[in-house]
Amino acid sequence: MYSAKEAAEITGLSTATLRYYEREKLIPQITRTYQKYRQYTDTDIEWIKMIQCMRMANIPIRSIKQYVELLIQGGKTLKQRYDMVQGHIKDIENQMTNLQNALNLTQKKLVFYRELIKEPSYKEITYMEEWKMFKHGN
Amino acid sequence: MYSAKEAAEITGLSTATLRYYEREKLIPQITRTYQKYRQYTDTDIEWIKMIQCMRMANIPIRSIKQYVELLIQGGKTLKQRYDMVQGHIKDIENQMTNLQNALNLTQKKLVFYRELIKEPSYKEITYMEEWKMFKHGN
DNA sequence: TATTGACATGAAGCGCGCTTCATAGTTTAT
DNA sequence: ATAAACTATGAAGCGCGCTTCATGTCAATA
Repeated sequence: MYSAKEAAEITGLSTATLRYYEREKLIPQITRTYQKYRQYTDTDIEWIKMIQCMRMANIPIRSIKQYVELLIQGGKTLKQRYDMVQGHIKDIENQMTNLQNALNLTQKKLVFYRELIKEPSYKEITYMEEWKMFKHGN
Repeated sequence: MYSAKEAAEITGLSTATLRYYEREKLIPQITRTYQKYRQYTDTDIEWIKMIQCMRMANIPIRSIKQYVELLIQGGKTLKQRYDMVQGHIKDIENQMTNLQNALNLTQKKLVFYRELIKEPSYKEITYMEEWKMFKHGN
């Protein structure tokens, strides 16, 4: 059993965020002490980590909420969850290819700059030419 | 030379976004016709594409702005731009490892669901166990 | 000539994901 | 017993990246 602060420390989220997630029903209702204080169980913590994993993948709160609803409904929603997760994977893959493309271009840029730094003629290049040069391969 | 609408079509951004980028100085001032209409040159379009590449990498507007400032100042800011670009690359790489981690777990989840669908016993599993199971490897 | 449609501008608005605030009750340490 | 630290809540606020709105000018068409 963990206090709000402890749960926050463990997960790396703020207590405010934890409350926010609970309000938004990303997390099941956390049980309370006799006087209203939250008591996070290990299962709660695991649950929160699952949410964090989804947020890492930039899955919007809304979608996580939908998924969690199905999850709580349980067994008969398995196929739907399966489909959702498949969608998430597709989305992550898209994000990754976008990032990969950006990374490739940016690395080219870096190489280009490195060359330029070596050459004392680098002062000649104008900002107009730069992008074209590293984009279309010097 | 392209009209606002054409530039929007080419880049896939809205005219509003193009104006926004111009206001925010991500793009140099676009030249105008005798009566205030924007005329995007090919260079402008390329420039916009560079911005798009940076946005793809989730580089915030602010940072792009900083970079563009240096770019316009030109040659003597080369080292600074080099450093910035290096920072961008690091950032992209971080994003990618995060996504990769999320992807791995999500794929495990998918496999787990697939198994579960095959087994008629899948109705037994509760939402509490699920995450643990696919996370710690059934 | 009247209308449609592209363009311009500044200001306001919006959805997202939190964070902060104001207020108040509880627990712990000194 | 008093102060410091932790907790709770609802509401408001915030930064980001656009988008929409209200208003008006200009251009080409029917």
